[in-house]
Amino acid sequence: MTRPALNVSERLTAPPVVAVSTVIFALQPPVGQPTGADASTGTSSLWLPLVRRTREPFRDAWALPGGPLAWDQSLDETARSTLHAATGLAPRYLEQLYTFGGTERSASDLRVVTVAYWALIALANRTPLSPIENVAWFPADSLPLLAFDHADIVTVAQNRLRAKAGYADVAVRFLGEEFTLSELRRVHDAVLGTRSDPANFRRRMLGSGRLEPTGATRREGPHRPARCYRFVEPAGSDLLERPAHELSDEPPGPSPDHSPTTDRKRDPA
Amino acid sequence: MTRPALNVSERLTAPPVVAVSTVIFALQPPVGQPTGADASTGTSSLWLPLVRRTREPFRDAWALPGGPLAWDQSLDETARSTLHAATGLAPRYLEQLYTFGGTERSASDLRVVTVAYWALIALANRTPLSPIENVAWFPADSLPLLAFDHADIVTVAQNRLRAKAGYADVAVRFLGEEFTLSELRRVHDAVLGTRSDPANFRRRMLGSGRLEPTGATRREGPHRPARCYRFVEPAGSDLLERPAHELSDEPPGPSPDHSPTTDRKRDPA
DNA sequence: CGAATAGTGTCTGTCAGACATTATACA
DNA sequence: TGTATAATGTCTGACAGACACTATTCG
Repeated sequence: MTRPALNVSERLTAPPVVAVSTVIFALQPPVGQPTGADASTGTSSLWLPLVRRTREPFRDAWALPGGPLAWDQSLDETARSTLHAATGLAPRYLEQLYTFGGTERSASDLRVVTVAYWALIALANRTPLSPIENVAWFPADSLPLLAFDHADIVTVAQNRLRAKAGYADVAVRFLGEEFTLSELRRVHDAVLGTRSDPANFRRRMLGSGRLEPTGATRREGPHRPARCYRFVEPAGSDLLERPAHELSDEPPGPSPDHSPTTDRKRDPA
Repeated sequence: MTRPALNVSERLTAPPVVAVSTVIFALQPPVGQPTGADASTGTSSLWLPLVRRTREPFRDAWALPGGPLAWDQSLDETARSTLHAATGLAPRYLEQLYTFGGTERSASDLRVVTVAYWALIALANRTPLSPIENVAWFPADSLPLLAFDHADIVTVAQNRLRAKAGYADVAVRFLGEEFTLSELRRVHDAVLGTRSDPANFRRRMLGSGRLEPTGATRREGPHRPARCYRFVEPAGSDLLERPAHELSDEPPGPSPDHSPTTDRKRDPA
């Protein structure tokens, strides 16, 4: 895990260090954060935890949670363990994002290759997160100056999050096992910064075949209670045994102009 | 670039080596390959170059072109230079794919983290590629057994290629600057393994606003000549100055059920 | 002229957004 | 009863696939 001390010219030509950094998204931070954001606009917003650096370079600057790749851990494992160290939580979603390996990345003379991950965590239980040393939560749209090129990494992560929210079940990861369509819609809108029509959102979600009513209902105001749903894998997807990245990372998308096997269905009879 | 020789236990705990491997796709390989695929079905198909290993582990097995990350090269640069070494060509498209860093990846005891790329190259000029030592082209759907986990990497790359072909300008990269709609459609279908309706494909492509007629036409058979087009960035995209991965890697996709700023357009007058 | 592809027009089914309407809870 | 949201239904416009039809070139 340690390597012998090197002088400057040795560091410059030494093999690069591999590190893992993770952009961790959550909706609505735990209570009482010393950040100056709107705490009561009603719409929830994206927040993420940062770690204050205690060493040069960029000492005292904020940085993404992360750390070096240990020789006996996979990249995913490293992301999970550093995530846990920074938040005390396990992610409900974790995906590799991009690997940054430019030669000009670091202010130091030690070459670092950073494998970036992004993660979603649920803050359903309002346990205010055991306050962890040197960790603070910030709204994703007003971050402090970040160390290294971590601001770029956050930008890429936010783009990925928004893109995936459009077609994947990403929004579900912010919620508990059971949720109402309104809750799901609010998450969806918070991530994308939009305001969907409740009726159309309902129709689309139910029509997607990925939601299943649990039978439970939830009362939350002076109005009719809402049915609860859970997320289910669409029928047939269990045939494929997908190891995270093995299958397409991409959406079904605007389907190409063909039926998969045959065109021209009508017989020219 | 070199590191001192280590014994086995030292290798096990040494910092991981960073390597770059690239899946290079082309349509229709150069002439006369000793591979047993259908060479005359009329539909072009995807091929990719592999390199025969000359060292253990996996000596004599086929592997993706690639090599170690040099201390003075970025990941992209390394991908490009190893790609050039294997094909003698420059890619028309190059994108980082995924980083593989499991602890069980290699049969050797030296931990390797591989940053995988995928690339597209055009073989418009039928120059049969200066035959390069230990390099051969294979049809993407009938590859030999590959070293390491390179078969997984190819699978991921093919999924990404197919997914991107659905919405991005990927198909264009296989062609020259100027092309007819039929050529574009054939590429599109070869990548996706489909047969599109020419009329609908034309309408969709022209409607996308990303094609611009060059004025030229091309005669290629006993029929009306075809107009030529070039690919253009859609209007307004030049405002954004996008450095490859900074912006969304994802499709516009099935747009969320909202107009970006306001819902409910009709006035209840 | 016949064959073959380039290119156009049209019909139809699907689906998303807009929005009216009914249902049900609480104060 | 008033209000707020849940849930359903309907209309419309956009768009993709199917496919008939016209245009143009070569042999």
